[in-house]
Amino acid sequence: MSTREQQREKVVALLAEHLLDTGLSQTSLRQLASAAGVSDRMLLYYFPDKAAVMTAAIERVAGSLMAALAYLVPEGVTLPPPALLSQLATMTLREDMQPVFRVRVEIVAAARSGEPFATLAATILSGFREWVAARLDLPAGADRAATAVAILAIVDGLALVGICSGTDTAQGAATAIDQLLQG
Amino acid sequence: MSTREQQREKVVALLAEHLLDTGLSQTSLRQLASAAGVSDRMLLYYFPDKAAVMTAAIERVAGSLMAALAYLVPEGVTLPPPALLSQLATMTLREDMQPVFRVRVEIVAAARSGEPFATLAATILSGFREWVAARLDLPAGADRAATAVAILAIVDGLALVGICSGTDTAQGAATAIDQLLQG
DNA sequence: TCAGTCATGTAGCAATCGCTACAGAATAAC
DNA sequence: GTTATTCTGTAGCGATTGCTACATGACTGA
Repeated sequence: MSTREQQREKVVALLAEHLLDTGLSQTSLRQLASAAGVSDRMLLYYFPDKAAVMTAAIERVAGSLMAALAYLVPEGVTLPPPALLSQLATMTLREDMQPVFRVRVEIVAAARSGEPFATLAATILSGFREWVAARLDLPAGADRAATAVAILAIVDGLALVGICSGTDTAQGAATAIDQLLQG
Repeated sequence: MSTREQQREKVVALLAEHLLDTGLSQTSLRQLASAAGVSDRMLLYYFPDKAAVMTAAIERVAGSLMAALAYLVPEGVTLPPPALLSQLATMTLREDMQPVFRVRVEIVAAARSGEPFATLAATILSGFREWVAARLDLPAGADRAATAVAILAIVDGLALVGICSGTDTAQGAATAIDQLLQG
């Protein structure tokens, strides 16, 4: 593996950490370079332009989300919607996952500003939706895709509330949703 | 009313429209000034700094949200959670309200970058939550605040999904949530 | 009429943005 | 040992950012 490829790998890992720490608020080339321990000049040697840098770093973050999902409910296992939602909500509000969802919300918000965020937002949602759809235990005739998106929306909504009101409040909301679904 | 105050009023109205059109993606002083039909120099004559400009414009947008809510369920009327959520979800996905919620999501995402967005995000959520709490028809002993936040989270989640997947998808999710709550 | 506040345009500052030209160092190829 | 390729630092470009100094017109109260 060439030096260039090794450095790309190292840089992407550091940038993913940086995104989890600071979101999209510190993402000038010079700030990214500093977080990655290289010069801005070198960042643009490893990657063709800033969009490629951001794409690589965000895809790494998205990968950590998918890894957490894989651990949460293994492939092949299915759950009824309220149970799956409950599992996902718990994971979303876990301290180590909160940063991931904060970044996710920021990417969706940034989607309006164009590429690469529009594509990234759609891709992440798409992957997440397929994961949920594959793990839903549904009665015949139910709309699997729509139910999956519904669960996603609730999870994202909890994350969003967590951002501006704190985890405790979001935790209370998650409990309330559980009860609404049971009763 | 002084010229200055008249201009402030006119500028705020135009900027609110601008925000609904373009979100937070076109918000340099010069871009705002252009949208308001004045020079950037004058914007900073009407307002002390950029943060004050943004605050005024965003509060105007938030006002239009509260107005829509007042029309949706008048004061004094209460509904059980699933019914209230259904009403809110329908309103959220209405074509004329979609821009309002897009801006809301962007403000929450921007909260991490500091003021004035952090305060604005918290304030808007707070007003929205109180509105919901006051219109909830709940059994005795239920956690009113938590249930209100839960409904809010679902509404915001639908808006977020609408942003990256389109209104149709979000509409399907809203229907699925209705069914989860009924069945 | 004349001083004084209000209103507005012109011009530009220092900082930061993404990006690049250029040169030199290191390494590999033969 | 020479040549060619890969790597990396310095320096800076033109554009954009939030904001301001300065001057001048417009209106107002005495």
